[in-house]
Amino acid sequence: MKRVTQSDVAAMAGVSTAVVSAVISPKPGKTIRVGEEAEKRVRAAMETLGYAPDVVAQSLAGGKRNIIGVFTYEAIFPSDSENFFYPFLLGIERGAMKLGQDLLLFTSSSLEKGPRSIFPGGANRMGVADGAILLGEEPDKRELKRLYDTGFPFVTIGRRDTVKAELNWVAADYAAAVADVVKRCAALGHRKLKFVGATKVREQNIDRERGFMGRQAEDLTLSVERCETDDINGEWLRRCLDDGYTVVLTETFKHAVALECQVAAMHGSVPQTISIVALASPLTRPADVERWTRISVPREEMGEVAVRNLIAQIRSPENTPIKTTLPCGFVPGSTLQAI
Amino acid sequence: MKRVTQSDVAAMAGVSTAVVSAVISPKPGKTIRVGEEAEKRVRAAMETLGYAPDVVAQSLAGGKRNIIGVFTYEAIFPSDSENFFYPFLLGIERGAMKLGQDLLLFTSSSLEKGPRSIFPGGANRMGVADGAILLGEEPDKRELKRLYDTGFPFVTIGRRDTVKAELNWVAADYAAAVADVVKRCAALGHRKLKFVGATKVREQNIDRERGFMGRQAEDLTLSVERCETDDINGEWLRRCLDDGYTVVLTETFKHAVALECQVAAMHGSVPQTISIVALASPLTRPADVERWTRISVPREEMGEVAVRNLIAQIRSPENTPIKTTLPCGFVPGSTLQAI
DNA sequence: CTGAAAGCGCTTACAG
DNA sequence: CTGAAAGCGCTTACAG
Repeated sequence: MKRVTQSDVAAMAGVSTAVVSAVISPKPGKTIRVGEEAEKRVRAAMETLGYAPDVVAQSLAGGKRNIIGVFTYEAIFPSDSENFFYPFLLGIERGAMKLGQDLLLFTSSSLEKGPRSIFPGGANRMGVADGAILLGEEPDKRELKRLYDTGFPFVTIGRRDTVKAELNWVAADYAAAVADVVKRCAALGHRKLKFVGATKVREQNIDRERGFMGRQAEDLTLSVERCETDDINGEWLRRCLDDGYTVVLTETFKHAVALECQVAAMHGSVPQTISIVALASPLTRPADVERWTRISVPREEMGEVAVRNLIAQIRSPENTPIKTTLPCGFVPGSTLQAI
Repeated sequence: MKRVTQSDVAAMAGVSTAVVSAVISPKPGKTIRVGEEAEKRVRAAMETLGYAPDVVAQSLAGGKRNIIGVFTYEAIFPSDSENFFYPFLLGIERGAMKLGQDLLLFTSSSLEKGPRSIFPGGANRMGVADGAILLGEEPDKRELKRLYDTGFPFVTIGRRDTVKAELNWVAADYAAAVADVVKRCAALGHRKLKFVGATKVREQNIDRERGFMGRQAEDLTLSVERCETDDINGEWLRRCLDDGYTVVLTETFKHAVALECQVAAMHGSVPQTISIVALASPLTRPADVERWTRISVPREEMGEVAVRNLIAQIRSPENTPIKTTLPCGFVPGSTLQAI
């Protein structure tokens, strides 16, 4: 079972291995060109010999290997919690299929517990891949900078602001999505809208808030508040209603649920007592989420585009970083009413 | 950003690259041994230089690369159907983590539609990995034989009977699980039990049937029938009851549901009219499946063991194939009653 | 248009 | 116990 190599093909076609190499991986600025006749012979030889290039050797020799890495800071396939990564993975797989790439999941670089780290060891392992897609929240953003400094191509899922490093990323357009929600609320007659968000402020939270405050207008009163879900108690709701807010935009589902609980506790109901719009997309789709008026995040598409952008960066490293924002959707539910 | 290589380390430690190689990958029957002093110097040099071996080069040179491939005939992350592979993947990831392996998903070898094939091209791509885990039903079993002939180590999830090839596999012990179900039914007073299975008979179906018929005894009447779910109609049920069967063991949930439908159609109910036990495990766990008396399949564990066995085969290729069966569980529901 | 040669970073007999 | 050398299968300047 000896492997058929390039030199076998070259011998059969009566050319040198360099010619075979040129045939199997045609490059624009190639220093070597092949005649039609020679190419025909090479292809015929490849056919009869059943030759296929050895990716490992191609890789070592500096060629492309058609493998893209997928790195996550937590387990990719969690059992206990919702599978946050699944929809992204789905899109990534589709993108990889379309572009003829294999996917390398970096599972080795993780301790059994605790967050993974790209370094040390990880970065070296990544070297097998042509580039990588980074998923999930990084516990330490300096790692991104450090990876960036190595020159290894990668794209993050989710916008990333980094000092002294222009990163490739694919993100959902939360700003536009939230602005759209505000517009819809206004069209339904709402004049006082409250935004309740998480206390942990990352890029996507900033984007949502920006989209919200960007709709500031004469006839609208917008206020932003960030708090834990525990802080949304009876008093909080009382104050909210007394202040005249008719709709609350919550950054997470947890906030939305906490709020609805309080409404129920005071024998009110949503959206009669107050309207609620969730500025997030749930991971699973149990029956209960359908009723919520909310935005949808194009997770699968983000994964697919991430692959596409990554390949583009690998092929043309001189490119400026690619930053893609994808539009979110508005999902009408029954928690927002006109007033 | 030049990569730190083995020779950098060797130079700093004042030894040859062979010694460094011996230090980073100690092998039992190594032709080269390293002195304590030298090893210490090498480790120190590796430390200060931040050296980590290049897996690609290791691979080309014939060393191990700590990458295991995962091949599926269909998309690994399906969007439309239930994710059949997820629980296995979860176990595989856990196993890979524990054993310091990365996971390479072969997504490139698939056309956009139609089943994937290991050949051609695929086998070459697999070469990057040390071995592979094969998931899902193969449309053409000859491919397994062919892959086996290449000498590439792999293990399948699910038992595989192949002519002239002893394969490594990890399977659920359906035979024992079904035998156990029969025993439980008998203990509850059932004397006439019917087994209804899928018409497509693969290894796991054979195992179930074997487990069933293996409990044949004087005081038990056991009968096996294979049919489409459509064939389970009113007449079928009538006959079943007339014949005196008091419990039906169904190979799939679909069969179980079809049967229950017919029971309902004749204004009966399960388990009053007849008991049902599903000899399968659902992929998702919606509220509705909980009530079924059924067996559970240790999918995660199967994935984890598959990794472990694969690594064992990679390390000792002279081993005989490893065939592991893992016990299933019995999940009491409310569709089986004593009579 | 094509060949001979070096080199990618490792591992592994083969000599000392 | 350790070094020099060949080789894994490719790609890529460098010469023709």
